[in-house]
Amino acid sequence: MKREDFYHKVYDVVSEIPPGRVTTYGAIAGYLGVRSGARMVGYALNNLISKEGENYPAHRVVNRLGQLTGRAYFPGDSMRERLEQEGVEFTEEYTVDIENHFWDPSLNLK
DNA sequence: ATTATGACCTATA
DNA sequence: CTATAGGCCATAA
Repeated sequence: MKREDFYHKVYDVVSEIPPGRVTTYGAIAGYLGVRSGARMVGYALNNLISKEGENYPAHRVVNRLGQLTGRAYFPGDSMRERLEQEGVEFTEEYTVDIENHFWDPSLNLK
C-alpha cells in the first residue's frame, strides 16, 4: 500500500463526514481494513492539516470516548467551537456526546 | 536497516 | 470502577 493510498482513503472518509456528526479513529481504521492502525489515522490527519490546512473536517474525528484528543493541533478552541456550531452536544468541556452523534464510515458507501 | 514516536484500542489485573 | 501493559502500522531520524 502506497502512502498516498492510505492518506487518500483517510481524506476521502473524513471529507464525507456529515456536519453535526462525529466518528472515531478506530472506526475509520477498521473501515480502511487496518483495525489496529487507528494511530495512523490521527497521524494522517495531522499531516493533512500541515499540508492542506483546515480545509478538511478533521475536527469531526475523535477517539472512541468522544474526547477531542487532537484539539492541541488546532488553533485555540477552533475544534470545539466548530463542533458546537454544527450542533454537536458536549458531555464534558472537551468531550462530545459520541453515542448520539456517532457516524459510521460504512454507512456512506452503503 | 534499526529505533523511536504517535489526534489509538483492547485486554488484564 | 481505575490502572497498567501490550499491540498495532506508517513515518521520521
